[in-house]
Amino acid sequence: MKRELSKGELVMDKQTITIYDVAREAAVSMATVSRVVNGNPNVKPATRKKVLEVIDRLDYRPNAVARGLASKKTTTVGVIIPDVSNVYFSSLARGIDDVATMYKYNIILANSDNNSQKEIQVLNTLLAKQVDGIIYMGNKISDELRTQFDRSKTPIILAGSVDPKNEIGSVHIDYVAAVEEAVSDLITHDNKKIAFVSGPLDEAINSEYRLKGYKNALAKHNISFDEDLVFETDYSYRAGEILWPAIVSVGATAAFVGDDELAAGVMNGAQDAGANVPNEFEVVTSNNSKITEIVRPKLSSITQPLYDIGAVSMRFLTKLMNKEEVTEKVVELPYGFIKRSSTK
Amino acid sequence: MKRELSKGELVMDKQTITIYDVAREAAVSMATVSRVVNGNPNVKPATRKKVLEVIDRLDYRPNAVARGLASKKTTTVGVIIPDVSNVYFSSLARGIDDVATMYKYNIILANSDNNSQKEIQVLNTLLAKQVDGIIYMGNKISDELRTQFDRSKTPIILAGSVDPKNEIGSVHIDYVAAVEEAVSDLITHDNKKIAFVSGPLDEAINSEYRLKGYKNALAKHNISFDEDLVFETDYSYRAGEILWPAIVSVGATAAFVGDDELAAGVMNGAQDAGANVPNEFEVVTSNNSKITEIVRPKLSSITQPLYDIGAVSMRFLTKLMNKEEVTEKVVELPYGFIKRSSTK
DNA sequence: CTGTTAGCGCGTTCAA
DNA sequence: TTGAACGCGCTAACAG
Repeated sequence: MKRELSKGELVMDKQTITIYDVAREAAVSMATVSRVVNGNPNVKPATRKKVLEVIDRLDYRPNAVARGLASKKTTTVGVIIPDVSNVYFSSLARGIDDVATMYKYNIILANSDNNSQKEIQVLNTLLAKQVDGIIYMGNKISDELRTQFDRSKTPIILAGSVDPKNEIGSVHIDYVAAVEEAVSDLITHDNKKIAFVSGPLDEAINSEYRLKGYKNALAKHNISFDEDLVFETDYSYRAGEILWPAIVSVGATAAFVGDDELAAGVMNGAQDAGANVPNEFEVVTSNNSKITEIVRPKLSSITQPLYDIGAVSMRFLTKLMNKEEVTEKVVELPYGFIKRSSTK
Repeated sequence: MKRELSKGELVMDKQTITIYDVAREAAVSMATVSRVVNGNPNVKPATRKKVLEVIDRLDYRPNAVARGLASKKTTTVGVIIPDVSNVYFSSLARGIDDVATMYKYNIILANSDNNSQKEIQVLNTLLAKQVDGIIYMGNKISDELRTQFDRSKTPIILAGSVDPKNEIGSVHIDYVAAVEEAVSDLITHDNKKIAFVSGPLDEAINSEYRLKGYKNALAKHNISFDEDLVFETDYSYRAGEILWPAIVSVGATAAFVGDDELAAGVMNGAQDAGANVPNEFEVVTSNNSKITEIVRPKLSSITQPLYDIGAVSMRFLTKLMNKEEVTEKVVELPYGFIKRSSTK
């Protein structure tokens, strides 16, 4: 019962078993093979069994590329991420991949460094690869990127990121309310001067959401906003570590920080300079990532379901790809606040 | 100068500009368009210019799927990773992606949870998608996985992982020597009982490499190996945190730990129980990830170029995919040791 | 229930 | 330097 060689094998390329080989060997047409492979019910059990047997024997594996070309579906989604090695984003990515797997999708992961040039670059190669959908993580959607998004018919959703213009579907928490709550807590502890430490203010999430929550809290407690208490820096541990002198100079007795590593830096910087946390200086952070529990004292933090944000984003995307109706364009997941030892 | 609609547009699908549209509009054959797209020099400058102009005007973007089918190259590589949200692996992944991008490849990222069933599952879908190569990260290569690897003609290399059988190409540091050095340092500080804390011992990297380095160090200093000082656990912070009582009970005065989060847990567990680090208890860890500098005291650690390991792996893979000759099957990158405050 | 026949969009000989 | 024609492996009507 020897089978003939397919042309691919003659040239000794990647020895490749095609649907034809299976069809011939099972003495049916390739259409039938295709049917059993795709679980089409219109196949007599007997022939299905026969085909499956051959598939198994020949170790046939459908070529997803050919399938993609013919069906116009690749079952892969593109994921644009600022930096995988950042826990915040990688946590989202994990949620995305798990749900993707659940729905038989794969993800193409592409780092953008939050750089709009790279983002556009990446978006284009993703579209060229015919991904069925895209998940974007990033903090500032440049006009050009937005234009590309619009022009593309490929479904896109934002994970853990906001679109201030509210045009693109997204999944995240209510940043304004969360920050307001965290800062209010600080105010309750009798802090009058609370530093607002965040990443770049040209990112909507900082300038339009977190800062707003901060101001809301102040307003609610009749504290006037002081520009000098706003510290714009970047998201690194080091950036926080060296911030202490500046914080001291404006007399802040507490800080709300928009990123965990940054917060760890701020706190360690304070402590290394002899300040007692939380007695002399309180710190509250935003993402409740692992390091909040690793540092001493442990950091009080806004909590948000990172993994879930990723997971829900992907689930959302499957609906779009499936052309299902979606009621809401933006999904807000619940946030929380956990008090640890960096606050009174 | 209006152009006709391609069939795709008639059905109002993803409006898709094909190479034919460009050819017609530029009044050349598709072969020519293909040539200019692929940088084939055999095209008269004038026609090249004309074609490029049309490509730009029509915003033509080559369909990578069709290209993949025709050329049998997808310019994407599969990356099997235990867990992206783990900094160790995500750092490798970052290096991989950067080099991949550099060489015009994209990566399909798939989490395996170090679960051999998932690994095989994932490997198969990766191969089905016709990836040009695969980078595998993981600590135990099951026999079945190894069989699949062998059977596949697709190049594979291990990043930051070892193949005790030395059959598969890999990139990593000299774990044995690195651990030996770290443990020797501990011995120099007059520690007689040094705990060896690691992840699962059914992972070759722990049982055959790190443990060997540990034993080497002991032997070199005439200290006999004591089974009771070996602590097998999992890679979490929590696992380390609760280990202290057990460590105390065997009288260890120092510990070598195979993972940073685990080490942070061990150290914090000790301190929370009142032990002074490093005076009463020293800790040394293995990966020099960010948290080694965030905890207090900062953790002394073996250093290894995580990003580079990923980067070099990908570079290595490009050579294999390119069928270039490679001299060495295993690439050992330099490791180091950085003394911080968790050791004397 | 099954087979035939077209493409999917592009790379690639082979002639011209 | 260019074009015609075939094929990559598979899905999707359309017949039967």
